[in-house]
Amino acid sequence: MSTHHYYQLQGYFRELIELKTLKSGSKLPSEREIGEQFKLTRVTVRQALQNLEAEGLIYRQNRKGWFVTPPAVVYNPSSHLSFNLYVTEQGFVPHTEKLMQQIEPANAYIAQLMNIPEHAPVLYLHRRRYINQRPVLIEKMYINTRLLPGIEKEDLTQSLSQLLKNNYQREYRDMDLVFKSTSLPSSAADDLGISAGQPGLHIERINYTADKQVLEVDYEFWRHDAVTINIAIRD
Amino acid sequence: MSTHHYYQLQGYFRELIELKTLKSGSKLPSEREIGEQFKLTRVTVRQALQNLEAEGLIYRQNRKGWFVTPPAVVYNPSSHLSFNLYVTEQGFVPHTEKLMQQIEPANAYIAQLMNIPEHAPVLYLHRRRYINQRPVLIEKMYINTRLLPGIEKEDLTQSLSQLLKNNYQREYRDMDLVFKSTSLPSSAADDLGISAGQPGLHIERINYTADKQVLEVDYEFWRHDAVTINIAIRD
DNA sequence: TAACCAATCTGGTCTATACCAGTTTAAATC
DNA sequence: GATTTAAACTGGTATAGACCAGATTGGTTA
Repeated sequence: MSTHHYYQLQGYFRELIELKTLKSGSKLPSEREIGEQFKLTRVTVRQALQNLEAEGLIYRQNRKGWFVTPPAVVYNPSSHLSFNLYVTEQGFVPHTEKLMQQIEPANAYIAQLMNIPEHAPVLYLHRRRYINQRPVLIEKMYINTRLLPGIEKEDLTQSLSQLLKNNYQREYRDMDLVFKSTSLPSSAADDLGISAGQPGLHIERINYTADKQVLEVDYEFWRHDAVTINIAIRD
Repeated sequence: MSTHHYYQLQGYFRELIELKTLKSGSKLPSEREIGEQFKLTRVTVRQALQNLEAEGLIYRQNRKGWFVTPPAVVYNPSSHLSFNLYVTEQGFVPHTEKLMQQIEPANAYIAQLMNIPEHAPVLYLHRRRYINQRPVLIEKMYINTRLLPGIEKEDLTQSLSQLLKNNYQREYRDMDLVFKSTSLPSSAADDLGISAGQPGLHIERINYTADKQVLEVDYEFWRHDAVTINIAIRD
């Protein structure tokens, strides 16, 4: 319990982080250095670090080191604010990168949702989004090109909600959301530079137009420590 | 990557679970047995098991063994269904245990929310909830006794929404929700029989009456593999 | 039959060590 | 000064072994 070595080490770093002796984003000493300082093996040090990672206090970059987790951004789906907007409003710097884009035939699930024939073309978009230089979110989405003709020719690193508003006079309205706390699939983990198996937050979102048509189906994989979900339910 | 021993072992068990050769709730061989069978050390075996745990496929019971995770229950806060109801509807067996109950003075945050003087009495209730015998959820809540006089004398293992409806002609309506994927605090982990540091889902909920008064402030800690959140946003 | 107890089994924690694969750094070279 | 290259450093993976504490089991005793 409280006397275990890894537990004490967790407490040590937790305090340093809470007192801001270790500041947000700063690097921890290497696992070997910590082990030397506390006369512990790397196995024990890593157990403590992994627990702090699960707590969301620190995170790692592959073969670079361990870092203090920056504050999480608050994501409020019902506000209908774009990623860029709510991240900026909370004092962070957003950035979006397009990893892949292609027109592809809709699978059965997507086709049914969008009320289009199976194999009808939809736009697949794969993006990585950053907060303060840190990759926090992988997005894979299917966009209903029937409702948004020519959208594949636009700059798809920008905010989609802006694009919809400006070019198509459409806005996000109703949405269905599914949240699941689980480890990141290896493809998403790779894209985020995380070792596979790290905990993450999976969000599946279906966006509807004002007239109840499916505009977009979105699969998001967040670093678990990067986001807090905030929802108000009003009947 | 894919050639790593732990990774292959994960694949092995993932397949057994998906094919239902290993059935929901059943026990895996002991870490030592697995190690012997695959000529791996316990460290490696444990890494694979811990990854599968993060994935939500298996879970452990302290010093008892590893078990296949049962299907997650879907929790839809906007449906206003009670725990007992939605768990039952999905074919599981719910059970609630009261761990602690006491009248205590409201702290500043609670008092402000409930619009009562600081230190005014509120009912603190601490419960553990089970799905099919498995503890999945720790609830700590503060109940506004001004709106619900005498509630502390009722049977508080039952559904609160039922109690409110039957005895007070009140119903849950609006609510504010905050979700965060993080490791369970040690108190909650102990209550769930989980080793501290395991990932979990933390939900903070504020329940309002129809006339916008705060009925209850609720802190929930879920096993991360036991629940999926489902929300429909309709403006 | 019921209660107890000891052996055994389980995961939990920990030491010591090794090699690998990317990253960073600093020296050597152009 | 800019570029290349090699050494040093980082976390990632893995072996081998040890002891602990709670859970289970089966036999012994009352």
